[in-house]
Amino acid sequence: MLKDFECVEESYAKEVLRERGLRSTSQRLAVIHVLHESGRSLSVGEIHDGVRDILGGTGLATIYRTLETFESLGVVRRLHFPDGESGYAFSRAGHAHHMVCLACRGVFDFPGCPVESFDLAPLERTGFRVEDHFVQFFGRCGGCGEAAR
Amino acid sequence: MLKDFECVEESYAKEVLRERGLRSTSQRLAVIHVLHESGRSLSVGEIHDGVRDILGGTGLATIYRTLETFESLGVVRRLHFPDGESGYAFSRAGHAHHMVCLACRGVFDFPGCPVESFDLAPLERTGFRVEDHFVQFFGRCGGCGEAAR
DNA sequence: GGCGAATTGAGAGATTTTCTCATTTAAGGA
DNA sequence: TCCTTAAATGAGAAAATCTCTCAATTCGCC
Repeated sequence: MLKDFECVEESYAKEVLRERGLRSTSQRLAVIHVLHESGRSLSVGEIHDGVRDILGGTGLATIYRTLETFESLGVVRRLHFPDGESGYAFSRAGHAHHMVCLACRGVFDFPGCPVESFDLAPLERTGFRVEDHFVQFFGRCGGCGEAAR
Repeated sequence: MLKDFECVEESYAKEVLRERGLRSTSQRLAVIHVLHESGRSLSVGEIHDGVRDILGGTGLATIYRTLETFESLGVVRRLHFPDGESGYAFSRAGHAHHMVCLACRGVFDFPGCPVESFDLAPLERTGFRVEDHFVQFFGRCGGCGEAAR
């Protein structure tokens, strides 16, 4: 069983859940634990395996439900890769973008938002009203860049 | 059977295929035709249906293969929606971003790139080397914005 | 500690994607 | 125009992914 407040991310998740009247189950905290500990973008299968390592027999449906819940809360984000794969990553900030390493799938928070300083006026003059945006950077993290040399 | 050069997008696709030594099959052109004609982001199933309307019994595997091919050529782009769905859209420009209407899934080309004017230096100072980025805007197109009133 | 409602587990079921290989077809050369 | 050859397709089986259901469990509150 998972220790309470094993990391600050788990207490953060607990807080967000409580605010919305949702329960802090061991399964939900384990998902956060696995995601944050890895520091990478993980597939549903990887998350499932990680949670099972901690809790034992956890249903796959629970993983899907949990990821959906956390994504709607902004605690977890779904990322998409150029090769068509997708994965989930822990994301503390409400509005945040991410850099993803194509080699190790490491996820790094992104300071600032390129769209903030971008002039949307010409766009909206076409009648389109922008409500949201999705930005993601791909590349090589420090470690993987080194290794490639 | 599809008429040759029924639209400029098809002749563009033919050109790109030829450059890479790939064949211009009726199935491939039909996929472009369906995508461009709709002006929307279409699911694999919708594309399959559209192609079957034109050509008759077309295999689903062909649709998957064709989309993969065109995506690697930059002629078709895969888009992701907040609800987890994804779809494909025709995309002429090599480097282009898109606005997607959340109501009708219409896809509109996006003039300019927010990342171009964004200072990546602070990022790269962390050791991360940015190689690519993905940007997508969500909102309401003119028509759907009107309809909502 | 007990209660009620939210959450989970397990597996069946639905959907989506991939794979295989015999058949068809595009494209270049004679 | 016909031939040749390799690329591409069709069909359906197989694999992978995701969703659903409902009885059993567990959290949060009193």
